Amino acid sequence: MGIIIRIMNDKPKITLSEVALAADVSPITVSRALRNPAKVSAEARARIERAIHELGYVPNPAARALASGRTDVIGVIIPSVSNNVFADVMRGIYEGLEGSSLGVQLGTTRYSPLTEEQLIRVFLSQRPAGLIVAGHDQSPAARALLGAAVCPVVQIMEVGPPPIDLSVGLSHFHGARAGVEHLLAQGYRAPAFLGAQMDPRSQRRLAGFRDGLAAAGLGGDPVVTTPEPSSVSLGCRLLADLLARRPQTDAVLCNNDDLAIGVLFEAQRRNIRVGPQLGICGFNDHEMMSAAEPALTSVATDRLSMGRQAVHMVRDRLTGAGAPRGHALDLGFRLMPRASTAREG
Amino acid sequence: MGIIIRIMNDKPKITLSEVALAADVSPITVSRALRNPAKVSAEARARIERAIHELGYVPNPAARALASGRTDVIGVIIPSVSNNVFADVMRGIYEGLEGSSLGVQLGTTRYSPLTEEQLIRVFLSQRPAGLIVAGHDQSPAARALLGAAVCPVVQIMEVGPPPIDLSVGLSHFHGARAGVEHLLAQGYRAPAFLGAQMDPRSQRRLAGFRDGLAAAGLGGDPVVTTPEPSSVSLGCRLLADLLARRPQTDAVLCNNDDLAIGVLFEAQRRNIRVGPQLGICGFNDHEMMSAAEPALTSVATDRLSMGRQAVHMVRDRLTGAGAPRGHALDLGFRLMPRASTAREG
DNA sequence: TTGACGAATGACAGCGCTGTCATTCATGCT
DNA sequence: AGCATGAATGACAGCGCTGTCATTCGTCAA
Repeated sequence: MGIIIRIMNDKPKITLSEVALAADVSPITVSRALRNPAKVSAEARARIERAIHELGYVPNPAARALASGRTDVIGVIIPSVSNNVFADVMRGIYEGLEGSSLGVQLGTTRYSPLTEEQLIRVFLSQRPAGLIVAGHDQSPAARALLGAAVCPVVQIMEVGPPPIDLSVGLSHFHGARAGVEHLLAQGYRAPAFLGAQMDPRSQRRLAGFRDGLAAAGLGGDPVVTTPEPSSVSLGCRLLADLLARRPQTDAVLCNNDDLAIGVLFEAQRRNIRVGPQLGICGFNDHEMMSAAEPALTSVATDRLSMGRQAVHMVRDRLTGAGAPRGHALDLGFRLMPRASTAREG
Repeated sequence: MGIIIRIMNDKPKITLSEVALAADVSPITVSRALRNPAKVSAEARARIERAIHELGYVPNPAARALASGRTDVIGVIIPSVSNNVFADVMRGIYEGLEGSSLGVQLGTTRYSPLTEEQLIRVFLSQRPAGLIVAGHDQSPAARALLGAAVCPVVQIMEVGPPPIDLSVGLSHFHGARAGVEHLLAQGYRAPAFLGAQMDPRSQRRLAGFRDGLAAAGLGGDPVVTTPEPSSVSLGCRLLADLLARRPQTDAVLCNNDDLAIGVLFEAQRRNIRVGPQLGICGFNDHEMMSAAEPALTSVATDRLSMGRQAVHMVRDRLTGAGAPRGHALDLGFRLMPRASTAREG
């Protein structure tokens, strides 16, 4: 069996030394031509490039990593891939990678701090080019690990306390507060909050909602949440719950757009006039919000740039020109008022 | 600078030999205990495990890869991460990975066959544990590379010609054909097709639509497509286009659910009664289709299992129990008739 | 002219692990 | 008792590349 495998593996696997031989230089020069072309004379470089092309040489990243003690991989640690928000962020991350030779290694914590800590430990042990982690609620041990990391560490999703190293995100608290303030400004008197998958970001949005209510002197705690993952049909159900419990509700701030769409459908089903009778405000401003009928108000966030910027923070550090430790980029949010929160219409 | 880095890197980086020392065995035995515990006596294994735990040893995958000529990484090659369908598939892939020590390396072709070929070449050169590629329209050179690969290769998304090695997917042609047949069976006389981002799968869905029309003796070519990426708002626009060009249209088969939702909203905006006046059928059956008002008919596909199954095909091969070369798994599809294609309602 | 200097290149060793083959030792059979 | 057998373990070398330091050579100021 060893023999069979050996034979099958015997396709022309070109090594650096073979390229060196063909280009009539030493292996180390080829290595340099690849890593740091400026340190190699133009003639040598030309010969090397030709040899690489002719032989179809592809570098072996494992050997590179072993010899140099570094990898060209950015570790990304998020709670879950089944969350639309993180899907958008991942998209941004992959976009940010374009034009670099970097790769990403993805780990999911499933909302467990212990798993997160283990992932951080494992990722760091592989000396990644950088680490991107979601949120800033890491366990003390995890924070210590990240603080001692020799690579750039970017905390994404939120702005808040000073970052361990770098961060890019937005204030979910203020985003939600802007949403509820908008509802109140539009004249709604009894707004409620609908939330699913109550991760730390959602919790802070809820806090922003409560803060906005309190600031307006409104009492009660008109909140319906569930730990279930968010979905459109869940939005339908949550609205049903809410109206059963608190019929006087005249507006809802949804933890995200999926729920808002669900609320819209459920309202249509019940012949509730969205806008005049029931205000709806989502969160994130997914593309479909503006296409809906009526168009749905939402708090726009830029998940795509979040991912992109995080990667670029790492890339900039790699080229030496990066932002200093402690730099936090606030991407902000933008309230997009639409027909779903217009009381006359 | 070398010194500084050296110092910073000097956190207790435990190697296999140190574990071996602590467990009073040779390094090779530790290696075996990790890779193939059955080959190590229970006592030795216990000591080794304790040492690993106490020292906090984390294996170095680069060294492992270099020494063994294999990696624990599955390469995944898809056209784009910005496509909802692939997002679902990726989710399935990550789910399929759970409980294994496998990782994934993702590459995107941006629908370029040349890029795809290069990616395949680069990925294969790293001796991945397996390769998952989207579709079966690879260039001849790419097919040759895949055919000669020493690792399992899974083509996902579609069933069709015999796979290079393994495949899991469904027939987009027949799925779309089932959709149009349903529309015709419901009594719609002038169905049209709306498509965006016309990748090979979309093309085959369109072919299925045309085939279904032809089989019913219906002529014309009521098709509106665009190469733009799909979105809800695009669905709105495409319906507007379609109605302008072909006012007699009484039903639409949408290339995917986003478009169908857009069509629904646009119809609502124009006070067209969805179902009686205009039938709508989507593709994929995203969760929101059943929550919509009216609920939307769709051709259900299981993107999640597709990803999961693909990974498991690789994993099974790794344990020796895998399906033989040529095995193709047809996940099928399921028409989900709902209110949006009920002519009386 | 001479020495100093920097650019270009090379020799060497080793990163941490595993494949291969060799060795040891207890077991069961004739 | 003697031998083959297989389980458990170990020695050795090397995977492909890069960090470090050394060497060569041409250039320029004194």
